[in-house]
Amino acid sequence: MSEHILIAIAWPYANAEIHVGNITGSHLPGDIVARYHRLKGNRVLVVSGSDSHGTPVTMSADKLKKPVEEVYKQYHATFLEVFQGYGITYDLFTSTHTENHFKVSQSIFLALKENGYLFTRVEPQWYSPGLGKFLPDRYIEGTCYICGFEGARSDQCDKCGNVLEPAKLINPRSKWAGDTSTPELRETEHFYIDLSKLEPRVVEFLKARAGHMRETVLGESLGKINAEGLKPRPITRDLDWGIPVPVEGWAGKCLYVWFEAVIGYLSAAIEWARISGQPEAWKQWWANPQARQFYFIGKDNIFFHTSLWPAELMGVGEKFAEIFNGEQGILLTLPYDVPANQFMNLEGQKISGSRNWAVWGRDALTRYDADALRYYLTVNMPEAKDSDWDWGEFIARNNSELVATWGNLANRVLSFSYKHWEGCVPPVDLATLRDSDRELLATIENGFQSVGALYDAVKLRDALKECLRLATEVNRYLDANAPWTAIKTDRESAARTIYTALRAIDSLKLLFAPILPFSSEKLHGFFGYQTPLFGAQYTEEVQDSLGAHTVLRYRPAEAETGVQWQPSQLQPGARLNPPAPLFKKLDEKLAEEERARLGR
RNA sequence: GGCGAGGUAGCUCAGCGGCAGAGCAAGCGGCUCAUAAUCGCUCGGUCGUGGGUUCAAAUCCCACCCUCGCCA
Repeated sequence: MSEHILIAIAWPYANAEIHVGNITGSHLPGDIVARYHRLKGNRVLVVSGSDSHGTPVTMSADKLKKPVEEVYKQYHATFLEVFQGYGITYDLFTSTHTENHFKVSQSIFLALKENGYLFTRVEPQWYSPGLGKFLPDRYIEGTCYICGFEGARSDQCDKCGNVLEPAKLINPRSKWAGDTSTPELRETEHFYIDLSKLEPRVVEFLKARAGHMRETVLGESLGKINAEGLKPRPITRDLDWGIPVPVEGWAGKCLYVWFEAVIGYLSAAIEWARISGQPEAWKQWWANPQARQFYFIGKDNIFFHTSLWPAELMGVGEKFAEIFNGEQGILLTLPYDVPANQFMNLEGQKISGSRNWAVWGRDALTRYDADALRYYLTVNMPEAKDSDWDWGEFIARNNSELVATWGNLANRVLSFSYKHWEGCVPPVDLATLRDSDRELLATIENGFQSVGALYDAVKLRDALKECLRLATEVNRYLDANAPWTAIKTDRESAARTIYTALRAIDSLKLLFAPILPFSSEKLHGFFGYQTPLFGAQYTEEVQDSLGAHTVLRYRPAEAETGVQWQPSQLQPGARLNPPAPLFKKLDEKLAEEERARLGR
């Protein structure tokens, strides 16, 4: 029975390039789980896109003195390059600035409104006379009227911790680039979503998933709701770049980016279905209670995905589809798991793009292979707590684990077989395999259950460690059977050993494949298979009333329609292709070179 | 400040009531098919600090310190 699996990955703000922290935080784990499920023969849909709205993007554009549209497209293009280079196989990586996303978001808004979950409220907001527009609170700074701290936020002082009344803030200043005017408070009206009405259902939703969600995720959501409750939250802002509020008389106001960006998971699925020529297909992941949805995000985003997004989905009920395309009886599927990661630091310090304290995705690819990077980013993935990218460790682990344990295993056995059996798998009679041969194969083949369960539970570090442990088992088996000695006196014995090891490696290739797709594909080729394990990525231009946008897509391999996640049935005597090392050993001196690039 | 997560071997981390574990690094030995790769053995820890509960605490409770995130 094949399952429907939605892999939803955080939408990066299109105002900076993607660095290794972003990759290990969400894109890579999402891709690994996606590839695992594709190998299992499940129906997988991987979606995300550039968050082209939002204040950070507008701010960058102001700084660069360029139109927002140009800035978001420029970074969007770099994202597509990174994802192709690292093999992050999005079925659709689009953008929030599309006609479709506008329509879906506005439909969600209207559905919540009709269902009675929205209300309006007039409130004072900071306004910049110089810029002629309202500013988000985070761009206002002033002196705390309680403790005198000069870097206080408008609503709270980070020094003394007191909640502040914005009107009393001393000497308010705008942090917006180039704005020297003094901000003032002005009244403005906004829509709020009344989350308190949805709180019982959100709590119930989280409790139902407590068995498989991470502690960090549950603590951050269920724990907080229990302690503080869900409060109403504004969902519109005074902005000129974004999705217009679809209500008469609300010109000049847009949907708040946190409310709108998460809707992308739904709108991207709808866009994917449409441009794939099967416009109803999105419902297999979105109107199907059996579908499992995984959301790959960073810890800063947990609340939005475990509480707000489910609340939006519950709140719209069947009304969304009625408004969106007039369909009745469509209930949207709720998230299954939100395997949020912690953060990755760099050489002991926080990653900071502006200080160039970062390992940039595109740049790293010019010097290292994607699988070497994927290996280190998985073995060091911040699943339970923050982790640290250390260049010395990257090289050490590449050399002593990836190259030595796994790459060398494949190379030593393939080379030995190729050399002694004229480029073929030894032609053994399977009935003559010894107990020790069968035991090894049973150990490795058990990995399809044990490693598979770890991928399914999104315990990717553990999955990789288990793969490596199994590779070590094959190395030990070789050591015990020493085919290089046997070949001189007992060719049949050496043939059985090499056949067994080859077959084990052929299985291991699949166990490693979700994490190391490029080298597994290469190894697959060395074994002489004709059809690839995975499909291909490509880009495409999509036109709509907002203009053109380039999307990244994935064309699955033919083999992905079947179940590839099963033990090797390697044929004795099968023809091999000439083997070559799978990975490169790295010079230890590179660590210093790389460190010298940081912070410049 | 409130809330959440983390603080365990030189490094990276697992364990979360029952004799402190793994990988890497370091030291010793075996092997020579393989990218000087591999296999075995050894060394290595006041489990952040201070109290408490228990026959038994890294694990449960309380307080404190440090790091990170959120403040919806």
